[in-house]
Amino acid sequence: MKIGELSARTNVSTRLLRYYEEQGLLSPARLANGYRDYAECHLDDVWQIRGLLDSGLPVRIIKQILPCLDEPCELQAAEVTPDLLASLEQQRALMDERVRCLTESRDAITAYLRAARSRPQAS
Amino acid sequence: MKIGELSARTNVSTRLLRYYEEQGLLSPARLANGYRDYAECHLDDVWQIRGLLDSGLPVRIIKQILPCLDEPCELQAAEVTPDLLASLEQQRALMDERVRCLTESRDAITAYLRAARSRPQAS
DNA sequence: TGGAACCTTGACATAGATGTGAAGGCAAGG
DNA sequence: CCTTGCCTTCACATCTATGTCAAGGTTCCA
Repeated sequence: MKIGELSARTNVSTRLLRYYEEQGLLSPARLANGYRDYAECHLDDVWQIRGLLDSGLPVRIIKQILPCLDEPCELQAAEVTPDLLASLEQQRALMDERVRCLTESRDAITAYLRAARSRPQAS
Repeated sequence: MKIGELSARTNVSTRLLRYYEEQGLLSPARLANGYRDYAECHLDDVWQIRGLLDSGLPVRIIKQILPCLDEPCELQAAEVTPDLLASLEQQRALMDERVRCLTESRDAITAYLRAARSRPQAS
């Protein structure tokens, strides 16, 4: 699919899709005329990228993580270095911490909302 | 406690602590001489702020959320507007989404690490 | 009395990361 | 042809910081 269609289906601007490619997050094939040619799996990639960026992960980390998410894991044993594994381990720990923090805050908001709604507006 | 001590205990620079105050995230009392006077609960506030910022929430949202987290909920019924409740509801939904995305990715990384370690380095 | 270490406000510059706008040109298709 | 979509590229905007300077007040200890 071309960039316009991917943009429409993901609700991510064409500008941003090109930016992600420039950052090394997406690598669509090219048609003979130079147009980007995205595969179906790039839809998931875009969702992942958006989700992780919104969750505070920087591009360079997402670049490391993305390949672990959609490929059969076998495909790239060649590039698995101890450094990469250590980095992934560290990122996983940070993600744990974020999940904890977000979950706590979310639950506190839930409790707050329940309390606020369970009684009529004071004042 | 004064700003230097808070900085030492949270590992957040005094510069940044003043910045957070300027942004409306912290409101320490003042001593007679004008020095900031932080309470113990501000330690938690600083951790929360760091955690939420690192999780991708912008300052203006954290400003809304913080009061829900550490106060007895009773204290501020006066300022509870329908707009605020709606905004909190929306933020909670976004946080849910982030928790979901982070959890999924984290688990995928865990699986990837296990797979990568369970067999000797190919290549 | 005099430093030394801490604090104050204010300002200005800088930086990296993420994202957007707009110009100018090529390609596709009615 | 002419519109629409895609191409590249440069420039700009925003947010979250961080460094640094100025010019000064406060605390405490020697």
